[in-house]
Amino acid sequence: MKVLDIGKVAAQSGVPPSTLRYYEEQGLIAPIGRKGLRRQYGPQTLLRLTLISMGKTAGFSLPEIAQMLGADGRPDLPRDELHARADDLGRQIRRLQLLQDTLRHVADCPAPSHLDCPSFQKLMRQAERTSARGGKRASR
Amino acid sequence: MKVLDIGKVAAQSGVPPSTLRYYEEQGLIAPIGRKGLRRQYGPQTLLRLTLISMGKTAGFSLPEIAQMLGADGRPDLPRDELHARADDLGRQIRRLQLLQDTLRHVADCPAPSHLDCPSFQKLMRQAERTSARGGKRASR
DNA sequence: ACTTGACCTCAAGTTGGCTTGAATTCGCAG
DNA sequence: CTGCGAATTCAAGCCAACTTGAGGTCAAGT
Repeated sequence: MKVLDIGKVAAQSGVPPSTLRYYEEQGLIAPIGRKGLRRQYGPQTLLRLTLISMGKTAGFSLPEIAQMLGADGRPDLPRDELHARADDLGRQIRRLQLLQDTLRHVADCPAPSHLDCPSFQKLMRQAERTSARGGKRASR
Repeated sequence: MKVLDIGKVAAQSGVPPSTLRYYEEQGLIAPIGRKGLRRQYGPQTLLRLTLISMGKTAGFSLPEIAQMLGADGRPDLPRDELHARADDLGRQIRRLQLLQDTLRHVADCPAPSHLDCPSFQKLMRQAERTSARGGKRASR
């Protein structure tokens, strides 16, 4: 069985040992065991760290990520909840694309004020109807 | 000239007055003037707040957003820097799409362990080569 | 002319996500 | 078996992004 000590995991994932210990405290990862006091990790941990990193990019909190991943490796959330989060993600992606377009626009558009530029205005009209992700989803 | 007081801006943008004052302190927004002590905002402020919100969604810090928006309303960054940020955004969007696919996959896939599922594995292989956004861009 | 309620300032507090430091403890190469 | 470097725990510290609270000001409606 292939095992990694914390230093190896840190090296391969780019996540410092202090953070790995912190993640453990928060229930995001767990070593497969210990040798003496030293944590021994399985290779799945690297995968989990990739997922955690993606979750952070998406702006999820560590507790949210924890339940999406589940203690075991399987999510701790009902299917429809997962789909709801995927839908949120879709909205967020659209916002980012809009921002990307806007950034490129202002980089290139020669108009003296963007407020006058029709294509800028169009971007902003679209943006106005993408509300930010409001943290709270329907409770039930 | 159409002016809004802080309460109006808060109501229309969803951003609380305390945060608007904080943003002002950070140089992100500015009132067009004051009536007595009270801040008076122009309608462009709402637009700026939309952009700030999008920037936050993208994970930019407030200082970063401040320079992208500029004091005046025009960015405080050279064109290539803006394009570089847009490129980063593109990478981030790909990560989010991958996460979205993964979320939907785990919601739907009946495989006992995703580690065995070929399509899950494929997602993870892709994920592994999208490194997280590392804050630091090439300095020059 | 009052009262009311929305605004003001400034300092201090809060939360999330880590990092740092001091004081040990261990596994393993020599 | 000794010594070194990598790990360990635990408490405290740090930064960003806000929020809260106390105490004060002011414009406007009745």
